[in-house]
Amino acid sequence: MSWTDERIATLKKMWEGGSTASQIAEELGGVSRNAVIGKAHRLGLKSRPSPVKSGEKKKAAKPAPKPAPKKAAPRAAAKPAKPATPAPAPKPAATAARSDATPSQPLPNKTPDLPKIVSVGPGGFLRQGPGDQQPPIPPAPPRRLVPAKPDPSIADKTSLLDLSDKVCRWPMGHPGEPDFHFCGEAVNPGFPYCVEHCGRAYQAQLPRGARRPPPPLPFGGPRVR
DNA sequence: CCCTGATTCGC
DNA sequence: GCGAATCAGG
Repeated sequence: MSWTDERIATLKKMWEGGSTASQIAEELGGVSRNAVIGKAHRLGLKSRPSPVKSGEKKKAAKPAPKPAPKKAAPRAAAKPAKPATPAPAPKPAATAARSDATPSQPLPNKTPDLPKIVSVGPGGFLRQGPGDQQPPIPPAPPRRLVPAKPDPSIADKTSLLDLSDKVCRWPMGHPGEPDFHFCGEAVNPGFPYCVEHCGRAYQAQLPRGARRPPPPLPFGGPRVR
């Protein structure tokens, strides 16, 4: 499989939408989770809640838990340790002059008073409480003035590129399928979905023991149609 | 164990 | 550029 434009677009959308690499890989098909992650990094999109992000240690040393190479070529030949740690000089001075737009930490908490009522919704996005409607949408919604729908069969559907903060983002079908599109209805104000799909997405969290039906998940969940 | 993303490096 | 292998944290 090759990374076509559409596959990359899907990858981006889902990645930014909070889908896990596994889900993305599953939807794309023909690629592994690692492939998705690798591609995502090569595309420049990285970061996101990653379990592993501790201090700087990465792979300074590879012990010998793998003396028997399964494949012909062993992975790492030898990685010289890098003990040299040039301690950077501390910079307490507040440099107000900043002409560049640093993409890191663009979201200061604007509501320090309210206890955060957030939970993880389908696809992994953060679900907010009704009172807290700060749209966690750092990237500007894609604006495309010139319609460029290659496939007439989805001409009236909401495609991956038609998503905005005004239309329901609930996926219909699966990416890659010819008729894959998004709901596209007007959103329930403050939510990424229309009223109907909010009903699907936002379900009260029942106590641990009393939860049965797996909630419908866009992207990777059981097929909803 | 399962999952996650990050990273490396042979190809 | 790609992705398996590997690492590392939850």
